[in-house]
Amino acid sequence: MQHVEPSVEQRLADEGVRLTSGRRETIAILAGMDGPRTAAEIHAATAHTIPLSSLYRSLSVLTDAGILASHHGSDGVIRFELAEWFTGHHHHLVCVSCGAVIDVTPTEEQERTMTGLVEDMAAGSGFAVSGHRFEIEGICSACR
Amino acid sequence: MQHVEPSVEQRLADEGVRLTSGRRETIAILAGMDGPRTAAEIHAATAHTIPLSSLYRSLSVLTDAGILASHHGSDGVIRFELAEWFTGHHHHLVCVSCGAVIDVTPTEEQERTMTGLVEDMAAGSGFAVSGHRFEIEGICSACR
DNA sequence: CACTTTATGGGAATGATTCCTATTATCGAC
DNA sequence: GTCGATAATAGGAATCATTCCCATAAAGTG
Repeated sequence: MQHVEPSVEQRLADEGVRLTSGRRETIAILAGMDGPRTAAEIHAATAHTIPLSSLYRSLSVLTDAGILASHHGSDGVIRFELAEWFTGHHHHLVCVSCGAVIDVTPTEEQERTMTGLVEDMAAGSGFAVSGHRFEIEGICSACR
Repeated sequence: MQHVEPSVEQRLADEGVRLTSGRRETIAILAGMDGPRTAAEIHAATAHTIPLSSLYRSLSVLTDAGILASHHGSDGVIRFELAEWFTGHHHHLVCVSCGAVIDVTPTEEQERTMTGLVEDMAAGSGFAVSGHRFEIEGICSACR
């Protein structure tokens, strides 16, 4: 059976979510990736041992439990990765050609700058700001 | 028949795209909005006079022609708005509760700061950067 | 006005995601 | 370790936004 960090086990237990073998495997696969992956990609990485319906449900549960984070890509497909408390805060480089996504971690100063921008720009909008999403678009080396 | 800017007519003519009454109406509706709208919302705004299949096709053609810009929301639905050469460069405030989106225009200085961040963060990634997307997430006044 | 090309309508097809239900696995208590 | 209550799985059906198809209609050209 796959190994997962004790902190993940702890968090799942706190949320009353069971850690089944399929979920272990899903988490382990995402832990080995350098960016978000679609349900279909995860499904392929398991050699199709987990049915898509179960996989989607697990991804949803794990996201609700705060273990995973989900992102809607410009190709309309949802991608999942480990949550930021696990991977560290980061943003994404998105390939506008194939939809692939890789993580980019900002320096502290870059992040401070960005947070400042968020507050400036949302001032007076009536929104209660809860976060920000910053994506850099381009063409990845594989598509060039 | 609806009025559209001569610059739009010109651009469509240059692209060899016909400006039909349905397209005029679609553009006029989006011109009256303060942020991107879904196909279903546009459809409703026309009192369902344009069939969804035609509307989707027009939205696609107008986006390819550079008249509109499309965005995939966190609810998995595509929203359209007038392109930036028409509305000016801007970013989005997104309601994480209902998915609504409104435009926010950065000051020149804010935009300069952001462009600098993009270049710093993408350096050494192998990506050919073509743009950026910055979304501020929060809860809109209607959902609070 | 006749012609060529592009757009429309509307219904069927697609594909990611969600839902449903009987069966099975997990976890805590004994 | 075993038992039982509860949550999870499998997998097939259902959903829903979006796309495709093609016969008909409208637009622009001369």
